[in-house]
Parts: sequence; structure tokens; C-alpha cells
Amino acid sequence: MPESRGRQTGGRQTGDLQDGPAFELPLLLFAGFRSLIDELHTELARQGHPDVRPAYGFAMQAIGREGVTATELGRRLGVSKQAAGKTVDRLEHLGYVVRVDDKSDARRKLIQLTPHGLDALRRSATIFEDLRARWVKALGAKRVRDLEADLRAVVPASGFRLDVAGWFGT
Amino acid sequence: MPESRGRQTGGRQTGDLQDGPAFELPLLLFAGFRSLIDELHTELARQGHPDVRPAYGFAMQAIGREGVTATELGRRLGVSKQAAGKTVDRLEHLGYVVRVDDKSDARRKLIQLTPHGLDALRRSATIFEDLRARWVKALGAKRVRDLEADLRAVVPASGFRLDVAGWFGT
DNA sequence: TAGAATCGACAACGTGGTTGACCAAACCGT
DNA sequence: ACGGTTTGGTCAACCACGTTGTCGATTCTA
Repeated sequence: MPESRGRQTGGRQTGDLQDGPAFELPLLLFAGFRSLIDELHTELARQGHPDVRPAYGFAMQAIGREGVTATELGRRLGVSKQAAGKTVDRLEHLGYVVRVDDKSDARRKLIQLTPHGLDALRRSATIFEDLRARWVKALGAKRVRDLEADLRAVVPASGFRLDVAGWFGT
Repeated sequence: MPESRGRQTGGRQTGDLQDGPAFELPLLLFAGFRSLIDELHTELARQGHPDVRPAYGFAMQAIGREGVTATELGRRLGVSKQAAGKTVDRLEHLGYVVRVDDKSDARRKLIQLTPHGLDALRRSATIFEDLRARWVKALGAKRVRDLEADLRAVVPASGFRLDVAGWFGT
């Protein structure tokens, strides 16, 4: 609420000296996240992966080089196995993954990245390094390390949940 | 990709000394954002607003105390006027806003917060202050200010786009 | 005053999520 | 070894949130 604290009569919150309104903190974090992800996808598109969406990228990260089952993928992404299955459908349709039968368990189908999927994953890693390097250039290596350390210290350690879109609902 | 840089043979990226993998940066930013928003809504639920969802909170922020039209709301949230209209439908259904006819322009309908909506907005501001105070307690006032300043410096200045869920699609 | 721009709404659709129901295969205790 | 429980994958129905396109009504403007 841009106008909700224009001048708060008696702000006595810890650290409320000349700081901006407290609601900016989450907005800044999100803006940082979003700008990184947006730039990743812009660059990915330029490098031959125009149809990778953020959700696909996260899913491919979670699939990894060994491959996983749909159920396990759902667990890793923090969503239901059905939702994971749908994402795999789209990924499969785009040629980023294949489902292969598990010889030792006829129920399971291993989801594996295709060479195309692996290429996207490798390029993503490189692009993220470039992006971080840009932050280092702008802020200095120490500040970026501090930023990461501070965030690590303050977010609940409970392993990353990256069901970005899904969490929004509920 | 947790295993994509386990030990990279010859990482020569700027600032790649003992840093973790670069892809953690966006994840940390998102985790910070998400933990703040999650805690806000947990607390909001406890304070009598169990059905405020993140999207509603952002919309109410954007509506503000004066009220806006659906089209303008869409502009502020970075989404189409139709999408804004749908959000307003839900908000209206829950009693957080009302649509009132604009006397001076029969096309427009001003969306305004009800007392219930204003209450949610006020409580959100207070909760965000408490949350930020917690970060200050954990990290120190300077580190939090630095974090905010660094993010401000590094995100494109283009006014906050908070179409969190929507950006994910496309 | 006619033509252009604006506002709000409707409809169809895409994406990402949820539950619930099921079948087939695998595991396990008697 | 056989019947009951788990587990893996899929289908179906549904919801939230976004998109474009269209359209009628109103207002602005040349």
C-alpha cells in the first residue's frame, strides 16, 4: 500500500529509522527473483529454447541427469503426482524428456531428459552464472555473498520448495 | 541442477571462488519472498482474514484507499483489465471491495475497499513491519538495509510488477 | 455531430494446480 | 502361494488466474 505509511504516526518498529515501508522487502525479493528468471528465459530463447517456461525449467532441474519417476518429481517440486504428470506431458510433447519403462518394476516409468533437455539444463547453468556475475560486478563479490548468506540464514531451512505457481493458489 | 556443478572443472566465472552454485541465488530470493508472504497470510488468517490469498493482497494494495477502476487496476498489477476484473469479482464476493458507479462517467465503476478490506490492509502493513523487524533482529539493521539497497540497485527500475502468478504463464 | 477512444463485461481458451477414483504391479504376512 | 495392502501412473472433474477477441455503451474530439 504505497500510501498506507506515508508518515506513520509513531512507527516504533525495530529498525524503523529511515527505512522505507516494510512491505517493500518482499517486493524487492520478488523483483530480484523475477528479473533473474525473466533474463534467463530471454537468453534461453535466444539460444534455441524459446518454449522453455519457468515451470519447465524447475521441473527439468528436479528431474536431473539420472531421471525420476513422476511421483518422486511431484515430491521434489512439492506438488501432487498428477500435477507433475501433466508437466511431464508438456515437456514430453516439446521433446525435452522421454518416459522409459523401468525394467525392474513394471509400474514405474522413468522420466529422463533428452539431449535437448540436457542442453537446456547446461545452458541454464551457464546463464545463471553470467547473471550472478553481473550482480557481482554491480554490487561487489562480498555484497552478493552476504546477500546469499543472509537469505540462507533467514529462510526456513526446509529445503527449497519451488512450486512457484502452485503455492500462490490455496 | 544440484549435480550440474558439483565441482566444475575450471570455473572462471567472476566471483566464483567458494560460492555455491549460481542457480541458488534466484531460489534464495524466492524462498525469502515466499516465506514472508506465507507468514503474512498465516498471521492474517489468525487475525480474522482466513480467505485472503496472496493475489488478493496485492490487488488490495493496488486498489488503495481511494479506489481505482478495473482498467487502472490492471495497469497497476501488470495484467489485462479482464484479469483484474475477475480478481475484483472474487474480492467483491468475499466482501473486501465494492463497485460503485462513477457519477461523472457512466462507463466507469470505481472499485473501493470496504471497511473489511481496509482492516486487512492495515493489518498487513503491521505484520510486514513485524516480519521485517524479525529479519533485523536476526541479521542486524544494517544488513537488512544493505540487502534492500542492493536489490534496489540491481532490479530494473521499471516500477514493481507484481503479477506474481500471471508472469509464470506466457 | 460523426468518428475514435475508453470502460466494463462476456466468451473461449491455456496453464498449473487440486481431489477422487481406478487399474496394474509389487510387496508382505500368514 | 495367496490374498490384502501399498505404490505408481492415469483419467476426470474442477478451480484459480491469466490470455485474446468481441461488443455495447459512453465519452471525447475534430
